[in-house]
Amino acid sequence: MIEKKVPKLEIPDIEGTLRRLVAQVPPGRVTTYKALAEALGDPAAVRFVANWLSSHAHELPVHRVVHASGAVGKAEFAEPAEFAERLRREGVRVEGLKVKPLIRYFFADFKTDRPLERLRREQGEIARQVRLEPLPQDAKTVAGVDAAYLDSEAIGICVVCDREGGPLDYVEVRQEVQFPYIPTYLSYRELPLYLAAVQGAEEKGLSPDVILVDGNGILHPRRVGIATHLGVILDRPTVGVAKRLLCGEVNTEGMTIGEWRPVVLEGETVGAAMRTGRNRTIFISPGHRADLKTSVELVTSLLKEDPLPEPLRWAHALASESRAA
DNA sequence: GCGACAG
DNA sequence: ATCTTGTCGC
Repeated sequence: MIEKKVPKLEIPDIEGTLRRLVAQVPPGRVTTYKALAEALGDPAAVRFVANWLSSHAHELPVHRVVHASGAVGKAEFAEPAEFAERLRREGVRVEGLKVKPLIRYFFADFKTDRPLERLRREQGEIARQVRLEPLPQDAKTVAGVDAAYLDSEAIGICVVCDREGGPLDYVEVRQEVQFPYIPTYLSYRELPLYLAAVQGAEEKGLSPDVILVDGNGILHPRRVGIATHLGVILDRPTVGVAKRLLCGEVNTEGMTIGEWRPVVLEGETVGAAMRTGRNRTIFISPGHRADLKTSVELVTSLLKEDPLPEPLRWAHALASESRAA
């Protein structure tokens, strides 16, 4: 029997892992937000760690997590003074709301499989498969995909538009959120939604020739933003359009509306910053089976009044509308 | 003073 | 992304 090749995406349980990591810190010892992020596999996750712990102080010994400076932390319903008191009761010396000396109580000997490390390796494999080439010039349809969130539920939208940006039809999917937002790992949060939504469009007989993604393509530290990841998995032309700069350098001083300038990362041009409104700049980058020149041309051709190209404007509007309903 | 990291 | 008062600009 022939099996249909289905895109594999194994999403690790980051919150569960973090919960188990915090539980490993013994009474009388402390760790840091950064050490926990490293135990997850990437210090870049430190903001997620701090935010998540802040809202889970009631069920975990979050008082044992302090700043790298030794300063005690805080949480949604706990002031630093309360955490300091809890630490003292466990025998930790705290002075002026700082653990002193931190090194005497510091714990980082975590048992962990560093899930983000595995994801980085996976991203490397995807990045190796990227093909940068001109977009098909005979594209008839261009889709836009975007997401919105409602508590623990995520909404994914795929709108298929004609070459002028007029919407033809769209598909909406809903899923439980499986992965938090961590910079450079956006794919693991939103790709499941987009895969389902695009597949839904496919099943309705709407097969987009190019997909615009709210996020980056190769404009990414490892050249594998969500547009690239989606494109490689589906082997379909994709272009990333972000509203803020993730990484790289570009001088946007004095740009006129419609003008674009290269975004350079480690000496390589990975995208374009384009001014699309009085005070709006978007960041365009090839996802897969696209190059910068034709990506900029395509986005330009789909720009109307909005700072975003029409398929993405529609996708965003539909996701917001569904969320509000 | 650095870094300032998509959604 | 979401929450969210007053504030800034057209």
